[in-house]
Amino acid sequence: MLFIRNLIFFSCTLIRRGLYLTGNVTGNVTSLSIFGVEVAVTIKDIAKNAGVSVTTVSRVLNGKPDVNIETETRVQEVIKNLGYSPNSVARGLVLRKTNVIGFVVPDIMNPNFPELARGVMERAEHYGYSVIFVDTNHDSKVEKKAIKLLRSNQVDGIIVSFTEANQDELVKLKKESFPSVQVYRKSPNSVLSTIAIDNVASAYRAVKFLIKSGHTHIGHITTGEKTQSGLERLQGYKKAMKEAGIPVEDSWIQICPHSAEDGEKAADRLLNADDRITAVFSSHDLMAVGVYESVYKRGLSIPADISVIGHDDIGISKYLRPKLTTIKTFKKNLGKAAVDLLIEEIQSESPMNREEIFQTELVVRDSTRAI
Amino acid sequence: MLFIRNLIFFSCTLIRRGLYLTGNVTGNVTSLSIFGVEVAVTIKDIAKNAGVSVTTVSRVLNGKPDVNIETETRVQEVIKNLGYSPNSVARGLVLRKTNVIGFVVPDIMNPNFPELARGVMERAEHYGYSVIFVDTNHDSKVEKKAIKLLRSNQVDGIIVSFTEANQDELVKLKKESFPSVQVYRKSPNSVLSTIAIDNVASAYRAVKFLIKSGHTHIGHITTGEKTQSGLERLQGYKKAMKEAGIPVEDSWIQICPHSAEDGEKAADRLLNADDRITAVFSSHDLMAVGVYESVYKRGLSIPADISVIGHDDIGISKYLRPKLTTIKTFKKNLGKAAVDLLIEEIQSESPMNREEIFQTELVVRDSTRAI
DNA sequence: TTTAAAAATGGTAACGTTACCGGTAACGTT
DNA sequence: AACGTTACCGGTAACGTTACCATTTTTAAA
Repeated sequence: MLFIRNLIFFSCTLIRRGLYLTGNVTGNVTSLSIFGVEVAVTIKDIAKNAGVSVTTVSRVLNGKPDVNIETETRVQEVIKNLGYSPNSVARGLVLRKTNVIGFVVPDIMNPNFPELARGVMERAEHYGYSVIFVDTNHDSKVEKKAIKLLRSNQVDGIIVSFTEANQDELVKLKKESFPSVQVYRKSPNSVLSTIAIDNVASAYRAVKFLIKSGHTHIGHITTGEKTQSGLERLQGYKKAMKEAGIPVEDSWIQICPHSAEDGEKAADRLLNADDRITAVFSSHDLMAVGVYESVYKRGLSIPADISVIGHDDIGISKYLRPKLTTIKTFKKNLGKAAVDLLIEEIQSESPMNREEIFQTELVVRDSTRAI
Repeated sequence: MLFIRNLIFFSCTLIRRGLYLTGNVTGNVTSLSIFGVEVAVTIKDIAKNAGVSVTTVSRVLNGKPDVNIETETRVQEVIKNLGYSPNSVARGLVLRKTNVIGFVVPDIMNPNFPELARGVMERAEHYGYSVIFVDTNHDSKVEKKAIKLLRSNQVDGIIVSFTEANQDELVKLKKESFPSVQVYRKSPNSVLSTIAIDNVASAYRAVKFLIKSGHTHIGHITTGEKTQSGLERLQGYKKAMKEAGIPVEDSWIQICPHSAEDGEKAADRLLNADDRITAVFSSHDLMAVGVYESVYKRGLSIPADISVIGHDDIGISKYLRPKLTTIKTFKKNLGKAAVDLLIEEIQSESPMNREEIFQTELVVRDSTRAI
């Protein structure tokens, strides 16, 4: 009975695969065409052609001990000849580990993210991980779906960078102790391990610099309390002003979305409301670009009439005229650190809750001057 | 015998899973903790709790016929209660289809790519695909590795955008008729389906515009023949000049790598070599930024002394002072089209070799003037 | 020489899912 | 009453790999 079954199975195999070892297969092929059908070469094919068991092949594949040196070379040769490449999906199924991580970004076209992404990819590659990107376009519905999709894809961990803290999702990840770290953006009471920058200190430094340069009437263009970074940078602004004993008027703080056009409108409002303003701190470089437009529009010049300082040091900043003074954030390093932390979470059984805060750097260029 | 095996199996199951249906499990959990060990909930759990076979669960999962309406709702309910989410890896193994595609970019920090990536992701999401990114950092070794990794990950198709045509790899993909399309960059004799722009026509239009504006001494900053796009844009430049009967002097064509700094150096060489130059066509906006620097450095102004036209219309271009006249490419659409084509390749059995050429658009801003 | 230990190898269940085939029950139709 | 249909449903092999044993062979020790 068993014998018959095996016989049938064997003949099936013959039909499916064709006679193996049909002449010398040279060059790299990762699939064989038999009766016109493409069939991927598997570990079984290697085993048969090398005259060993699949177990042995698996052993050499994973560099495990207990395999004779000459059988190993034989197997390696067959692998090379047939151009075999292990099926990560099958491996992932038994190992419960895919070596893939997910990276959820709110907007890849935001100038901050490509660099962050570069850091993530470089580091992931270093650890032997692939990374699936999801761009949520700031949509919290999509964020939710993204997490679901990623988990369905059995990623080993997730790096998120949600716009507004999509708290529920993060809490859920935490509760199930699914390896995940939050990067760049910080949620109010960070439930997840976080890699971020010290926005308060950073903004404080920017404003302090303006104050030291003799400015007192300093406006602030901000994304407001909708984003954590906006909120914190606003705090930094207020802190510096308070410390210097400068009372902040309501009109000095203008809220707008995150784009150059919106920044321009906000600067319009700011400059219209109070013509004593001599300096503007924009919480993002992109909005600072809008400030430039607004200033030029009314025939004023930078920094002669208005000093402008931004935040983030995006690629374009040093090419603006005048070159934008700003706060540099080390985005690539943030991305790398996020991966480091995530890998650590994946490897350690017990979930951790670490927080790494990166320092930033004031880059003085030509858009600010002392008065 | 069979009976005993089943019994053993059953008790094993009990040990592994614990008694199922232990009270009401409510809320969304995607894993169960039993004896302190996290166990993912599988289709089997759903089957048991719903009192049906795994086949039936699979049927409702995939919206297949032959399942009674009320058993379906029952199964759906259990799925919801246990927060079950199908394991794509297991599914991928049997279906030989992962619903993941790979996207190989040479440099995510090149301002052209985020938009391209956005298009790719949006469209992929629309088709229910996830996308794995690989940044090769212009390294052809890494490109090779990337393809290997992606294929090992069993992606259903690959979108490549190699710097210099890594011909071998592309040919290999083609030969194995692995679904793949090349985007943005075109290889000389395109072996793969390609989504690209008409660089020759595009550059021709830029230069023609300059000529029509009265310029005759027109320099060209180019990435040279190392990149296909550079080569083609150079051809467009030559074609326009020839057509206008303007002899091109050697020094008018300056080759440099792809960056603002390098563009500046190239512009230095160009302007030093021939002070009759009144206009410069830069094959990339980023290099045009360098041209700005070079021009300003020598106390000249744009466009009064030198007209500058770029190519690509990257995000920063419209914020430069003066705003850069350039050729706009529809990167997001290119990305989308690439996915469309790839999906088509994946679905059709026979490999195709299509080529889609996108038109570009002249955007006249403030960096050019008629003389 | 015998025996124990170590090295090398193989067989097979399992990972979670779907495809395929087979079976039962209910319901007309002749 | 016998006979298709149809609607539902279940059992199980298979996907390609690794883990876990069992087994054989070689080597070293007694």
